[in-house]
Amino acid sequence: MASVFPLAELRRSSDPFSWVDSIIKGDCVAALEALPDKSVDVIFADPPYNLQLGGALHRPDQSLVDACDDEWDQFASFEAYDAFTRAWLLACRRVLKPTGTIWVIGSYHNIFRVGATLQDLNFWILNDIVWRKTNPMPNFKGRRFQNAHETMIWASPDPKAKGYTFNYDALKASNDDVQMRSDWLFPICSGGERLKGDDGKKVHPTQKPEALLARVIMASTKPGDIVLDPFFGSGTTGAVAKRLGRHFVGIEREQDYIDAASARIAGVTPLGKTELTVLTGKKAEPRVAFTTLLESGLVKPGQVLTCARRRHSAVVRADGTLASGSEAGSIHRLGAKVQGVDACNGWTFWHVDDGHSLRPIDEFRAVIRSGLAKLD
Amino acid sequence: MASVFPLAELRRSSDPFSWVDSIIKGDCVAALEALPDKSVDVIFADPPYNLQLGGALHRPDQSLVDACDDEWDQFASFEAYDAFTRAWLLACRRVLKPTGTIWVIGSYHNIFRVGATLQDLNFWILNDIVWRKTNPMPNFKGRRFQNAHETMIWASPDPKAKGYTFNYDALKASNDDVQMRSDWLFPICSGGERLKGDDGKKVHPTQKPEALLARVIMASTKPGDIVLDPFFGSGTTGAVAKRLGRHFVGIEREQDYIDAASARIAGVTPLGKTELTVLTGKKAEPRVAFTTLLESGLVKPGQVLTCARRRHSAVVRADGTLASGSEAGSIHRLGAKVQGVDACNGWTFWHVDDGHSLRPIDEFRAVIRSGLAKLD
DNA sequence: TAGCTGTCTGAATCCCGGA
DNA sequence: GTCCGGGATTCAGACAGCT
Repeated sequence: MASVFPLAELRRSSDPFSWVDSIIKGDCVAALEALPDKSVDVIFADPPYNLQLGGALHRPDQSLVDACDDEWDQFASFEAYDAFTRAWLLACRRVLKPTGTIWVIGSYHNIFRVGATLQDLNFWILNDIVWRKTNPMPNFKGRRFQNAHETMIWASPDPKAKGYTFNYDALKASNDDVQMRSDWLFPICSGGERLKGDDGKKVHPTQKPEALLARVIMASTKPGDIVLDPFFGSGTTGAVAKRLGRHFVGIEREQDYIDAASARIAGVTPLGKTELTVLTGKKAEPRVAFTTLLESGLVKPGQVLTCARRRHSAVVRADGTLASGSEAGSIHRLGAKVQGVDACNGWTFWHVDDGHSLRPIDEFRAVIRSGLAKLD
Repeated sequence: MASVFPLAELRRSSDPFSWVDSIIKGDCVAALEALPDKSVDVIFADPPYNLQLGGALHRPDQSLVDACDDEWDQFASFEAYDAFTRAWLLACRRVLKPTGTIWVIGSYHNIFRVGATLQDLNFWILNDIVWRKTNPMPNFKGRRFQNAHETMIWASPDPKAKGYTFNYDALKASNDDVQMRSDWLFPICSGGERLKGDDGKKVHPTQKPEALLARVIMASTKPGDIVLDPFFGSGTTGAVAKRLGRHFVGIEREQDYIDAASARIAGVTPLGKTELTVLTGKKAEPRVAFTTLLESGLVKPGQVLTCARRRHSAVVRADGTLASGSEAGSIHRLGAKVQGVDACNGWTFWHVDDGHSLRPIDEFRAVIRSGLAKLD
């Protein structure tokens, strides 16, 4: 069983990371406040969207539209929901690493309020993702369109945050080599995946499909990262995180959900290291300086490089720069200059003529890298 | 030409419906305030999105993306945007019939604020509709998911409003006899439909496709209804309304847009009664990604795939890529690599051994398409 | 003519490490 | 924190021009 931490016990713990891979029993905001600053990599939140919240309802502090003054209860509910949303999002922001990101899922009942609150709190929306359901519940009365999707918001904790994890290359490779879009298609959680009690009834009313969480986690975390779910419910986030070699921490108030989630996670076997390796692109490969090509003799001073169409040419100089007419500079700068553009990847722009064909100097870089690879 | 009303002239008019089938030139809120109470059946609004773009964005080929950086899309703050949204929505509420409905389109930049404001003003959300674009602009830097959709909110002016128009049966009949879902697939507006000036440049930066408006109007209006568009722009709403036998009224500030819209609408011939019944059906077979096979459980991480002759093999990784020795990549790339060729169709190259025979993974794709997966 | 190739473009909040 | 510079990064569709 995944370990369960009563909140009071967690507060007494001397180990600042005792909560990793466990379920904290308690109120969402109180539990978040017991965790260290900047300690989790990704948050996945599936907050309640029932507007009839348990707590006291507050009168709106600003007077609202005159046309709607008879709808007092309705407005009071929105106010209370907004206050709740603000509170848990603020608590999430503190425990999230600056390089982390947060996902929130909801429907049209609540997602607009969540999105606006995220923006008000200076989170920076990266995408809104549409989960298209293959098998949504029909609209029985024929008075609306079939509500066939839910919406997730993916955001970083600051507009300037740049270092968040996004496994772009792996997602693209797994998607027929085209980049992953913002609309995802998955079945709802049913069948064997759906947790059921001894009475045969579903344990949790809104259990999310593991496939959805798997894509979220594969997209925005690395193996070993910590994924927090402040509304843990039946523990889908924890089960998928464990299976995918990530750490998790869940917060949940209801003992029944905790019991079900704990048993569920205990039954999950993590995948092995090979299966969990994430495909990375060129950005992750080691830098190779152009001078290394000269030092290794793959390219020689005085040699002429051209672009793929032989429209532009340049001479290699001994210091690792190129010269063309009166211009000179790095392979990138000179490539940009001769084309009259701002930027250029010199590795793919410049070619050598081997007698038969033009070959990009990027191939030499690959040779260097494979040599480096053999060294370790 | 569709008639154009300077706002001052409209105010002097003795005919309370002189503005029907015309474009009112002026500020959105001021113009709305010059219209009678409860006089329009449906409102379609495409307000500024408040994009908050940073610097220039270049495509990988160094060409510059023509960003929407118009003055009308700039707001000083979220508070300013909210105040603007509140003002025009309140003005819309007054002119809308109690049996009418309002549509608002937006992206993640603004739609959450619009949705929350609609709820604050006691509008009642009926659906959020996702417009999935067949041909969205890519994410050029590989730092996010491709932003491939926009969101529309469909709402009635009061939670208790019941008499709004929803042509459920017509939509269902036009949709292969299944009820219309909340996710719609349409191409962006381009080609001959896109209005261009004498200079060949697009007249309006954000012209919407007529097919989108056609579905909106066919779903939520009856022939002869009045459709109001408070941000008329290039007049798509007016053109489609006229073609579909509905009345329109547009509000627009910029003379250039008014001129283009007016000429455009003048060229539209309304359809006859019989033609007004039919519209669009489904789109082509969806692409199935390899990651879908993993997500559905048809293929599992760690599973071994081989080519038809078992000469090559590879291991499935959790991120939806394959690995073979030190090589890894998409099913297509790795298939090409192990064979030492440029390209390979991974779907037909890679096979699984089911104990009796080797079966191409393409068969699983067919299973996904038929909807048989995930039924357990 | 049909097909092929190259070019252009679309509501976009679009890099990152080291000095 | 800023500045600098290496060098990584795109999908679908319309259209023009050519064979």
